[in-house]
Amino acid sequence: MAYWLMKSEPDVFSYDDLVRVKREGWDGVRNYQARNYMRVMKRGDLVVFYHSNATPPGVAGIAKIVKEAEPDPTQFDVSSKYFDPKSPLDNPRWDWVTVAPHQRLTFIELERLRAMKPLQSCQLLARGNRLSVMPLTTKEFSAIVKAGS
DNA sequence: GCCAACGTTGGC
DNA sequence: GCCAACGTTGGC
Repeated sequence: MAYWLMKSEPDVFSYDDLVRVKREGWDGVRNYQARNYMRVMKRGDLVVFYHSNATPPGVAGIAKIVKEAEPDPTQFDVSSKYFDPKSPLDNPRWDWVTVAPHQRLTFIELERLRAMKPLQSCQLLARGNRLSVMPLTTKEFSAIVKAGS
């Protein structure tokens, strides 16, 4: 099993929202590196659900992958802000995965994540990091779950 | 293929 | 709201 971290702005879609809707296609990823990570995610992989652009930012819970990558329908929806006129219908550029809630955590603020030893080399904490989907090591994942349990 | 301009992300 | 960092775009 693999572990991941995915960012969402809670004003747009929070961990609570995921609990409410039970499962959700992770739409709107428009970055190739993030997309490529989603393409290798497997059903059952666990995902740290991170609240970005929030006050404070931090980890809200754990989600799981319930459906593997498939074309993100919003890329073809002219009324969507994620519409991509350059994505060919016969060769969609962007994918999504479907996630479901797995375990709620006590909110772990970014400040606390920064202080955690096992996370020192995590991409999330790297200067200037903007990637919204990234892999985590088993050690990093366990440390986060432990901190929020 | 280079690179300046531009847009976006995300912490503060 | 500011701004540093970074990805993308487009002219050449």
